[in-house]
Amino acid sequence: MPELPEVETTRRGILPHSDGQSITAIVVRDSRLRWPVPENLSAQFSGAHITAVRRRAKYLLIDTSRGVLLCHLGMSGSLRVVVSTEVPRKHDHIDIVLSNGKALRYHDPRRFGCVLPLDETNQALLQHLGPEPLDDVFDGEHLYARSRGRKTPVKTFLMDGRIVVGVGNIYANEALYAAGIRPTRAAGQVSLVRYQALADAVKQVLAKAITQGGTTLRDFVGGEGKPGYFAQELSVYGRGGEPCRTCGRTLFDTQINKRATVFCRYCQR
DNA sequence: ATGACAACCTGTGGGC
DNA sequence: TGCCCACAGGTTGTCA
Repeated sequence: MPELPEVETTRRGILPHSDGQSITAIVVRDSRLRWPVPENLSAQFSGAHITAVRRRAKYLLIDTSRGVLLCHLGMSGSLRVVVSTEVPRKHDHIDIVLSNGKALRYHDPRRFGCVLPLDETNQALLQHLGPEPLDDVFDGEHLYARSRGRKTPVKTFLMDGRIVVGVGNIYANEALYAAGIRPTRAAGQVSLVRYQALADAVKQVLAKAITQGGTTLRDFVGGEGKPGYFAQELSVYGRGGEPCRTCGRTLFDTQINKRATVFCRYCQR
């Protein structure tokens, strides 16, 4: 589930507990993630000093003196701080054990995520990624320029990580509503002015979600185990059939490329 | 290059 | 209570 705000919430949650610590071991209970967790992961990182915890797109990057640990939460993952002696629960696949007696516990029922050392075999994952949505280089002109001639729905275009990273299904729905753009519209048929509104909406909705600790739909918890509170702010996602908060008409529920899509047929054109 | 879709996997909720 | 189906926050790879 985690989109950019949830990953950023996780980063901020684990940072105070992990920055400046060293890794004493990495305990792998189940290595069957999206890509198998390497056998030698613990050997590589045991004794490593953590120097930073960064985020790029929806990847968490743990910088250490022995290299970078790359972590993705997939659809159902979480990474939270626990006391290392706490009994692991189902789907608690990995513990990154720290020198302060705590551990970063990776939990992921669907196992779509990954925990890997960043090396030459997988660094391609970070190449070809578009700009960060909260960076200044991401703006309406960027969206406009990249979308000319594209027939794909603007929602699909907005969720393409090569165009801009971190905008997943929830926030794509929300940003398009805020900008008054119908998600089904061809990306190449949206004007510069409207893309400027969209870029602003993306920044605003993501920034607000980060301040709320992300969106918890089922069981997302941030680095300190707390749920996010943005769900109550959602205008359209999960509200199909309910009244539009702007005009009161019934929100239309559909699918675009198999992804739940909700919009107001009156407010979004 | 583009766009549509299947695949990866488990859990949950609705309908009957 | 149980069974079956549809669906769920992401990304990659394949195919036409």
